Amino acid sequence: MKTLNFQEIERKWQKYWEDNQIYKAVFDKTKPKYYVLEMFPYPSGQLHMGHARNYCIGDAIARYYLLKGYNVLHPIGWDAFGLPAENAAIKHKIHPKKWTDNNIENMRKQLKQLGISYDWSREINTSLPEYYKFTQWMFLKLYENDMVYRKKGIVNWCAYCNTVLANEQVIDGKCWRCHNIVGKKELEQWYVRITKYADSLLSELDSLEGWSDYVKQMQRNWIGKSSGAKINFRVPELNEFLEVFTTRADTLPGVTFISIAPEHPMVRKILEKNSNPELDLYLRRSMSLTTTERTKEKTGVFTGLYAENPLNGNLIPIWVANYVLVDYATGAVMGVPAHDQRDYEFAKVYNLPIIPVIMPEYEVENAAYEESKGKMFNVGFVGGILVDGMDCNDFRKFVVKYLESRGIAKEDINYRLKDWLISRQRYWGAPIPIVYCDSCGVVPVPFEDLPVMLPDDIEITGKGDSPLAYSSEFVNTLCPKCKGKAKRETDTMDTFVCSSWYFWRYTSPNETDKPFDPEELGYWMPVDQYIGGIEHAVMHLLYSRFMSHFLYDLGVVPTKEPFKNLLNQGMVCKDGKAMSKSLGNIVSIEEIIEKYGADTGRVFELFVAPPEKDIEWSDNGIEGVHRFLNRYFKYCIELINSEVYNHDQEVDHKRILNKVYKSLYKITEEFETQRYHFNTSIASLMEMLNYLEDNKDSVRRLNIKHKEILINILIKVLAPFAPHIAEELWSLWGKKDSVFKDKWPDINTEYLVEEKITIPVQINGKLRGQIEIENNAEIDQIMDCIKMDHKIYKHISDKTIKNIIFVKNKIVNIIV
RNA sequence: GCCGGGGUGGCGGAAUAGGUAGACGCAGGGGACUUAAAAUCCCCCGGAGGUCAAACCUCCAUGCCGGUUCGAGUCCGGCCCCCGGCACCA
Repeated sequence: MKTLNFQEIERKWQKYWEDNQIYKAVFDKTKPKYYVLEMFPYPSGQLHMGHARNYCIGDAIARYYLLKGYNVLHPIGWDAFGLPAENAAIKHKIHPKKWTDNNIENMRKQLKQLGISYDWSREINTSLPEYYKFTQWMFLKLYENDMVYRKKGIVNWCAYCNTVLANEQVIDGKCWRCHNIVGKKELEQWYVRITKYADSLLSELDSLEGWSDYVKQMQRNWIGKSSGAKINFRVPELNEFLEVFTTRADTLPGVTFISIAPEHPMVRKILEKNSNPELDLYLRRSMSLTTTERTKEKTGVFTGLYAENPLNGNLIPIWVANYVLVDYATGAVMGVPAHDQRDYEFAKVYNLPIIPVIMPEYEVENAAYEESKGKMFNVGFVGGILVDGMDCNDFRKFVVKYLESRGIAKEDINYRLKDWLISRQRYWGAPIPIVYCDSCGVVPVPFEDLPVMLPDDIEITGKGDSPLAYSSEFVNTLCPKCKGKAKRETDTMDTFVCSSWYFWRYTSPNETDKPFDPEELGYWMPVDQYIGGIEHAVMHLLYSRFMSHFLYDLGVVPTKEPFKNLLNQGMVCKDGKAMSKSLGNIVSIEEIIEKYGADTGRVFELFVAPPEKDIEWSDNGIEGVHRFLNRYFKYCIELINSEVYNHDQEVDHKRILNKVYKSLYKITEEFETQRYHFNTSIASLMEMLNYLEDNKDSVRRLNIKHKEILINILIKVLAPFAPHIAEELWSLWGKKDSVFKDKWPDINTEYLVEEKITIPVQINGKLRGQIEIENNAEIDQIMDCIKMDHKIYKHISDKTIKNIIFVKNKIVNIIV
């Protein structure tokens, strides 16, 4: 038996696919479309088998839809701007562009070696002016609609990356990219008003049926909507109001103090009015601490001022407290120690009174009763109405209305989500198309002047301010409005801006005067299946959804939600950890291709577990898959070359075709239900092959028609997973065109029905045996068989049958 | 603490309109072929017990304890543990 040369076969078909442009997606309204997209990679240098999983999953789906006759759009590109290119520039004295382009070249070659079905004519690269011109276009659209603004404030600062970070990009206090602790800095920066779309982003999650609850929940958490009311407390000494936000207005009668954040503007006014060394010291101390240090335990200091409870005019002390966040809601909270655990802890530290106003429904000891359940007490009359005995939920509504009528409260909603900080003090990114003019102020660069080109001759030092600021040629420009002297913005955009719209660009990547062609966009969108890692559950997926909602409202894009179905694949681990270059536990693509071929590597990654689970790389496992593919190939060759017998010699062809059609059914279903558990699909291929090999004689005697059905299915069902082998078999079978130009086999339901089936027989719910009987047999017939079956019958022979439960073709349960 | 997902052989994992638990693969054991090895092929493989042995038979097994049901990995109630998200968000 000649051994298979996977590498040779793979090279041959990869060349064929490229020469014949098999995967080119051509806009054609008469055909149904299917858009499969894998999150595009950052060109870090090398792909390994950990990265490959994403592409293998997407490729199986793309190839299935090709075979189903869809017009498939399966593109790839490069998220090419970003920090590592600059770090490489500093370390190796190589220009970021050069470094990036080299990496892309290498990774492109690797993807081609894997044989992924990309339409390479649509390849994009976010670092090319042809692309970032439209990233700037996006910025201008936002600007035009007052969705982007400049603000001075405290920002997340990564000292290692020398740049600011958006909130989403700080994970557990660490930088999402370099994992170093993130600090604070006060800077004037550009923000996108994503919070304006908080409600839209939240409510549309419900429409995303093709997303996992898991990711949707993460987005809900991140947006963090909370409904309540703003309430004004008068501060007589300052003769002004202090506004607090609360979700529990019903606890207002129980307020015993007010806490404000150290950065709250009122603190400065208090200090201006009276000197307060204690307060001064406290402020200085909290400012010098990091967020984590600051929030270890509750501390605070009395300001010396009082506020009036709007319900009863009682004077309550105003404290500055470390547990109040300045950047959430009003930066001030009403302290209700009886019904809020945090306030309770604070009150305990400083001996503040605790006044319960809701009767707890169970015993509470050394803690606040936080439930929104129970009757009010201890309150008396509010607005002429007796509150005591009222349900706290009713009182909450009542009290807000009552205060609202007096103009001191208002229903309000707050979000955890913050505006998206998009300026970056880095070189390798899309320049922000803004000009500062002494006479006109902030002026956007006109659309027709795009792109604002990133200059090539920049020295990258990694010193911490924008490298572009050092290029006088870049900085000094003329004001688009008055033509006077002006300076350019020198920050570049967060790379998440580049990736928040790339999926639209693929639909018409060569447009030069607009980001995309509306016709093509209308045809291809939305992305039918998006595939990527869970790490982007909030960052990339939230930003992209935002851009989509925004542009949908402008009528620029055809769907509100860009990604109809989302699959988050798990990580590929080795030695228990995610494969990564820095950990030195990678399995390279080249190594796998050289040893086993791409098809083996691909099938292994699909077979070992369902796509959403993490998998552990296994050398033994891949050997097993390699053995299987070899057997499959050899079996098919033998079958193709086998002599065809006279049809009247055919025996039990139904049994053979039943097995094969069952496999086809199983595999088809896995795609159609979008479950994509390809591990079971491949298991059913293995089962089918085992069965065919065990029944060689029956297969040998198939007539020509049945043999052709068999070969056709064998090749097609393999094709989405091992495309090179499938192509080779197809051509060895004498077919001229690519197998992917052919059709996925129809399921012949006639063969799905088995003639004889095995029915389990239980006595009192315990399995006592099986009987083989024809399909759809009735209970009488089955009972006759049971009586002849000694093993089963002995359990009932000396007993009386009380009941028989019979589910046709499923089970018999005899109760004695 | 709140929210989401999950606990099945030595391992990865199958099986959900409740119906033969452990498909398929890996590892392991035995055998065939071979001078030998590799490759390939065949057989066994959850646990305990019965029989000299085998065929076979019995009992126990899907995190734990209950419940519903003729029948529960699957449904319900209560616990334990693991993974992930949010977390002094008022």
